[in-house]
Amino acid sequence: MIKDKFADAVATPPPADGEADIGAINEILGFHIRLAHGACLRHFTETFTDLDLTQKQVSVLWLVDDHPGIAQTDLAQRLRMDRATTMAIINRLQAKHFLRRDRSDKDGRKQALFLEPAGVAMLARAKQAIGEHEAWVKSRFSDKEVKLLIDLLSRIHE
Amino acid sequence: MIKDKFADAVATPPPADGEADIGAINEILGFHIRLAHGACLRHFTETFTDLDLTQKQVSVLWLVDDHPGIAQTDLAQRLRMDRATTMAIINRLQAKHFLRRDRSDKDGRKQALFLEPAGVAMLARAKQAIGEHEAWVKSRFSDKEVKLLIDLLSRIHE
DNA sequence: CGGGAATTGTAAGTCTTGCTAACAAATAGG
DNA sequence: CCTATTTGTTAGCAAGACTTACAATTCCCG
Repeated sequence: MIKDKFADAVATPPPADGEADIGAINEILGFHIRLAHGACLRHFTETFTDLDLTQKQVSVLWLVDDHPGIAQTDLAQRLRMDRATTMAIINRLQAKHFLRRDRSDKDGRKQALFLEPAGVAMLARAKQAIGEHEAWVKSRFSDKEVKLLIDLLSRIHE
Repeated sequence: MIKDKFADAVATPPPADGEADIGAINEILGFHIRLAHGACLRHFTETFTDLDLTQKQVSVLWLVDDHPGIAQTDLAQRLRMDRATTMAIINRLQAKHFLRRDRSDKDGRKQALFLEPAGVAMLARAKQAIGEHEAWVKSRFSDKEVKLLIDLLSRIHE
């Protein structure tokens, strides 16, 4: 019942000459990106209610696991976040004892991030949940289409 | 400098056997959707700093213009929001005198939404800004690819 | 070598979005 | 007529993104 789509809410009165301006909102690429992202986020959140993790938090765990000792700034760049936002996320993960900050030896300004055992365990569960989530998203596409979609999206975020 | 991408932040130590679990994070479709959305949102926000409007606000103005007298619930369905979130957005737009609420004649529970003159004017400016924003997004694609991408994304949000 | 510039992390505060829970008013349906 | 549903509303909470400011560290040029 969340998807009756266009039950033309109202008598959709004469747009006069209307629509001539820029086209319908459904032709706006950005509009579809936002809706698709919203749908993804909703499903992700459902999938992760038990684990109590957000997309960003999982991404951070994942990257810290892939790059032990990574600095907050590097994380921020990879996930396109600013330092302040990164702080907030790291703080939450640290509060849950999923990772720790070690002052870097080589550069006293940097914090080297490492997963704690609890973080390793949680990431394992998270990757499994991501598998389910991905299956849900990909169920609409052929393997070829998935590759294509990733290629197209990559051009947007570089 | 926001896009140096993979300046391998850290010595990317041996992942042991690693990567065998579920694949690299870059192969996760949801990950690319989030990054693409983030990039879009950032550019949108820049484009709209002068107008001081968010994506959601523009979408609402647009839909109210397309469907004068639309109810908040209908708006919520079309933009996949809940009632409470819709309230907050409508409140902000009403505070700026971009639209008004009229109690519906036919159904006393519903609020019929209409653009105020200031809203019509703002929407006109917004559509122009969206044109620029869309041009930025679409500059990476051929017309054919844009159509394809919209089709693929539509399958996700239905 | 010294000192200003840049980098990195941190803290505090704001705004938007998204959610839940609870409640009131209106309508729908038996 | 009475109950269930729909719709709007309010209040409160959390996450994310952003700004500004500040301290510590490192870089680099003169």
